[in-house]
Amino acid sequence: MPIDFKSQLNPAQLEAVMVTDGPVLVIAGAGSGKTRTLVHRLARLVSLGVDPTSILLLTFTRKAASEMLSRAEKLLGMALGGVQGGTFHAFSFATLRRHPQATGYPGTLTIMDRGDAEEVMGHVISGLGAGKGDKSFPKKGFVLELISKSRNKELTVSDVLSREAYQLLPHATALEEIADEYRIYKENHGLLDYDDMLFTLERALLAHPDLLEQLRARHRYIMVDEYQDTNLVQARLVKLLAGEAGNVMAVGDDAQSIYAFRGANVENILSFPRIYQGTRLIRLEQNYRSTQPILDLTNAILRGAKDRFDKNLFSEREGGPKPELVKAYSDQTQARLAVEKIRELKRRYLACEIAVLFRAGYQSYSLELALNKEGIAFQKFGGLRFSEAAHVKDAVAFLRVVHNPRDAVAWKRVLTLVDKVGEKTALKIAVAVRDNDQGFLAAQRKKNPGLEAVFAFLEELRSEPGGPAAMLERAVVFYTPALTRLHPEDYPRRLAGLEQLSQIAVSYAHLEAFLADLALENPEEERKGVREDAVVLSTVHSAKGLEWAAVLLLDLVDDRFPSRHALARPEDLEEERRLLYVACTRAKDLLTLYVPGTVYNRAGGGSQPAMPSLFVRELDRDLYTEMRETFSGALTRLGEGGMGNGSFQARSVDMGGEMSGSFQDGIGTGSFSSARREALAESCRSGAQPLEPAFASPFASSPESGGTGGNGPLGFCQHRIFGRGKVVARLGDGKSRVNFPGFGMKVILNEYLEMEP
DNA sequence: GCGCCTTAGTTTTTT
DNA sequence: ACTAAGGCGC
Repeated sequence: MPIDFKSQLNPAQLEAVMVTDGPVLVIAGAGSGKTRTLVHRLARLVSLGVDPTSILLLTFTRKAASEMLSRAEKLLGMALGGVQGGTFHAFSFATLRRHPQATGYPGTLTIMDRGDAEEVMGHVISGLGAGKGDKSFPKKGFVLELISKSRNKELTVSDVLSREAYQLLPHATALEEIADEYRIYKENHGLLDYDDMLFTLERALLAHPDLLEQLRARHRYIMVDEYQDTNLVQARLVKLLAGEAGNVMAVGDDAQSIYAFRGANVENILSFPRIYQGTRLIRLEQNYRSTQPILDLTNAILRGAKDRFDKNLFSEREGGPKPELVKAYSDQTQARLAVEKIRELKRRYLACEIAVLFRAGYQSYSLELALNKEGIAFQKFGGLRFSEAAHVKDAVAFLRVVHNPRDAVAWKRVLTLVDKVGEKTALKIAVAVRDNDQGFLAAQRKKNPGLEAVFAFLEELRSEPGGPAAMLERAVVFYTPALTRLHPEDYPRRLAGLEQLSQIAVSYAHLEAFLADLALENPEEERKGVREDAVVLSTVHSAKGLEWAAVLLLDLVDDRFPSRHALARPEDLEEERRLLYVACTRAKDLLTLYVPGTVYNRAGGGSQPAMPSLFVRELDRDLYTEMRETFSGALTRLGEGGMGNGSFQARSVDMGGEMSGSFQDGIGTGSFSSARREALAESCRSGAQPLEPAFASPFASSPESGGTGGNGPLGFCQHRIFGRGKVVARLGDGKSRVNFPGFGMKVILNEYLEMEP
């Protein structure tokens, strides 16, 4: 039965679906049915008889691609297995893998994630002796970002520096040299970073016209989602692939550009009609997602933008409450208030219809603890990746050296697990492997039984590899003793994580694909999908393109949202504004913004007063309902014309002693033991002092300070709560610094310590 | 020279 | 928690 597109789409959406030939640019406002349009167009192409394998769907995440495919399949009632879909990076690598001769690289290739690239960069910098002893010299992470930005924006390193960090211009020459060395190192070791994938594909297409023709013939219809977040090389790749036919549809929203920091170029979307002659421009402006009060707020956020966005979303969803602005005493009580809100919302909505969003991954830590304590399930997106954990990288490194023996980063991980082998030895061995220096290798194996064991294991793994899952399981078995030694406190948890990874690996037939996906996607995220019973926690970046009935947005204070790093440059601040716009437009029915009066900083000495976000300060009071936490922890609603924004005073009432302690300890899961809970409660009653920077916990210092301190022996001690620990320093003030296995460094009053004889 | 431990100083977003 | 740098011992 033919699909009745006309009844399911509005006129603009319908136009986008019906025009299947030639270039089309769809400017799609937030919530304007962009995905719906793409899905229907996909279905229509196939219903017209287009071979699914000739459709290429480039999206921001693979999750987005697979969601579109499954929705289109539902619509069509048939499978769309052949449609190519995924990120530019994944598509690029998959294409390169199919045409290894075109890459220009000899041998196998390994994709580096951020951590791997930092490793290489550290090696390159120290190898050149760059900035040695110079505190003003940028750190490897910064250098990596700088070089990546220069490649993505296609500017010289010096140009990037003069725009974004002119104080580093004196180092420009050294940094250019580092960039060269970094490139050479990667080439010599068969390593590709994220940027290389795109540029290598472009080079391959330009150098091999036959390959280009083949790909053009294959990908007759191209659709690109989130086009505003593409960079220059991505736009050129699309142009190359689209060819003369130009059957390309780009979908995007200039107001939602949030990836300029990694080189995305909003100009791409604006210049699309110029680059593709005869572009049909279609605007989707009606919002089907949010209620009008929510849109009033998001429109206001955009109105403050420096760049003009010719956009004013309107909705037919007239009703609904205004967004709420909740002023909490601290970020700790914010977490408690958010949990209460979630509990209330869960009575009306499925948990998966509720999302808590934040600017940076770490901003949800205290909320995660609170949710754990309440037994509320959640799924977190964004922030640290599972595959970036040290134990995962260690275990996977065994597979990597088997796949690509030139992968020096993986060799270093594998070999430094062996006692007495450090970076230098590991790299020497990696070089010997690459140059097939059997003599050196034999001598090393003879000298160190640990090395002998590793090599024997790797030979075994190489000779009878089996699938990725089988290989990983064997690697985990081999790695377990080292894991136990390295992480005596929590190796069971890490082992369980590796077991999970083996489960993920089962679905891969080829090692190379498994390793690539590990670097390109978050396999855990892909696998878990959406759980109905779990509230969603996500960074705003990872929330892009998604929607929820209720959205809670945390930490709307200067330095956090907008991020501290963005305050220096107007362009960065504008991106933060668009980020806030993206965050708020995720909400369908309810939107709650949290403004804590104080925020806790690990580095900056405990809790400090915070200023409501400048984006909040500039909002008209009529756009939201303001609620304020009272001393009892309840919320009161401020009457209209009551105290306005300016009167909000940051309060330093520390109601979060308990949370501070648990946050500090960094124990992510499980509940507190009753002994610990008692101690925490006690410390709250006794009015524990705010914490010492970096180390303190609520019960580390107490009001009465006994002892004169500064002396006393080092050695092992017992503590009522933390158990056995090692005294590493006597600090004076009657305090000592003690390292407790599993709890980390603490500053503790001597009177709470019992020294072991 | 090299491995390994200690100590001091920091956390943005993602492929 | 995680990195970089400095110190110690082989």
